[in-house]
Amino acid sequence: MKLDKLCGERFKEWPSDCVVDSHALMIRGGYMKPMANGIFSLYMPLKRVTRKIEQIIREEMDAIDGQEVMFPVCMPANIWQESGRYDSIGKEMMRFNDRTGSPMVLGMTHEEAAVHLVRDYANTYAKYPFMIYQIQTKFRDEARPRAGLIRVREFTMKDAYSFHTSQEDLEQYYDRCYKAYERIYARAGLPNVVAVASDSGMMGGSVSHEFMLLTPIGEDSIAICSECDYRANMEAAESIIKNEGNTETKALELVNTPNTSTIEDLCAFFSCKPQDTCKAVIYQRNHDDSFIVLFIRGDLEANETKLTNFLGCNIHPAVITAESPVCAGFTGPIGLDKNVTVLYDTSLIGLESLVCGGNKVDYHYTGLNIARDVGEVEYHDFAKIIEGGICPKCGKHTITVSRGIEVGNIFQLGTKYSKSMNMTYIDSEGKLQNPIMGCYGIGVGRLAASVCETYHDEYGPIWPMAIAPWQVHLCAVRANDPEVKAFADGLYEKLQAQGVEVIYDDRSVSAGFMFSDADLLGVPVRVIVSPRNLKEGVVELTTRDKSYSEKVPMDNITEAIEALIKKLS
RNA sequence: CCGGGUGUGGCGCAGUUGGUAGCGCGGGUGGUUUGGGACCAUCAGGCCGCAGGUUCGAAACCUGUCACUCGGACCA
Repeated sequence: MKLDKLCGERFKEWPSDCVVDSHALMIRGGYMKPMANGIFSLYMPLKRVTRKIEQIIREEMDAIDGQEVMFPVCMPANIWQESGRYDSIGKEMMRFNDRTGSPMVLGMTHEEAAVHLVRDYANTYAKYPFMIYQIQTKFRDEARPRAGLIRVREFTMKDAYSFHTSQEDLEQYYDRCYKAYERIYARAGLPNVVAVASDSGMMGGSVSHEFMLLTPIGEDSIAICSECDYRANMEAAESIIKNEGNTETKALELVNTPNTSTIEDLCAFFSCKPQDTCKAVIYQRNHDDSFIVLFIRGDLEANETKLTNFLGCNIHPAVITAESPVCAGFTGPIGLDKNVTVLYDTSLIGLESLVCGGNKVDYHYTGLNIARDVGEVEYHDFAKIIEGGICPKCGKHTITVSRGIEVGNIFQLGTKYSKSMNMTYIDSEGKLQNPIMGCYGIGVGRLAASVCETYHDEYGPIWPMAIAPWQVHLCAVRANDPEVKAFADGLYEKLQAQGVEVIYDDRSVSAGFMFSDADLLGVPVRVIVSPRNLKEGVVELTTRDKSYSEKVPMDNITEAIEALIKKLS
């Protein structure tokens, strides 16, 4: 490829709307162009990067017996009605009608399509297990796309679906896929991607993992134990609190506490610590706005995912009015309206003499002992794990919280889709069964952005050889010099003939301009042909990361280039 | 969806109390340069997001609307 004909402009200034480096560099470097919020076109360099990532994924999926297929982007609503998701999914799914008025959707994931494709075929146990996958466009009408390719509405995704006749078989395959994912990230240049346990949502006891690239720009929070191998998404991390001390018993007393609707105010008023208070966190169910009050130790926060899973329905923070059955800022467990659902977090176990709301404006109780004053209640884990908290696995106070980008996930689905969509097979005893499914996703563009985020400097991306848009960037400095031009042209031809991927810059521009463009394209090997070098009988060979630079005799240059490519591969 | 910010040539921005739009980068042409985004000259390119309104006069003031963006909620 000749650089002077490469579509897409590279420019000096930092695009004003970009807050993360990968986004800015991909705009500045002519990798992509936004068309709408969260919707991008890709220019050739980025298309080549994603193509290479796709190829790595394809090879690894094929290696675990995956069969590449292709599902439609645009699907009739009826298969989504079969699974029940046509109604359960909200505005993220793009819906419209075709010319006959039939409701249609754009695929945001393809479980339904996968079941539809194989449910007639896979009617006997002998055909199991198998996995089908595709690499294709998804559309999710996200409320808030951000950070370039990190979170978009339209994106390319590899999604795989496996079908099994037993949970053991699924688990075995799940493990193979887990290992395939590790190989994919390592090959793409991100060996430090970690798998974390994730929330399995309302599907119940299923196992799922998210593959996270730890980076401050990530959108997810991950609890990591510094002592053992425990890692979990904050949503899924079990919060363990051990209360010690505070055994002083006091009588329950109602106290007038004007203007103390926050925990800070309360602690100042009573000169106590947040740990000595029983905080009320109030939610409403989405479907009927009924109230839920969670009592939790005052210094902790509620984990809404845990609440949602426990309640089996979606909730939102309560909107409290004069008619509400709770008293904002003064809600406590004693004398609370009977119509609200009351939950207690395990962090309150073993605490005495707590401060809590009096269910009356400007009043709080002190000396609360839940067992004595409220009676026996059930405690469940509803709290967010905290920095320095107890590791659920090794039991030490070693939890740290990091940010991460989710670059993939794997999920044991069970029979959710095979049941709802009536996919069955006949087992060896002649009985009808629903197959057990797993699904496995990787966002291709997000992975490309993650690599860029991990490997770049102030001048541009530094692509790993395995996914670089080209292997070699050939710069002909002073291309209007006939000798330079002739040698560089010859080298370009020769490298291409040998199957080397080379981008060739023979524009008559200043060296600085040329190098800046090369930095933005981030090609790992750079070859510089110039009058100065030719006078010495050499060609300059450098790496994009600037760790290596050598002058190689003109006659040996192709061998030296190939050796360097090999070294960086 | 809630809250904040911003919309002015391809990109980055300025535009005073309201007076008929400017700078830098980029682009074309001619010339001088040539190892880290060179210089001179010259040219082209803008219904000032859109729609109303106020005014003799609006990029600016008012109302509405849309888009983009940031924080948050949501993300099966």
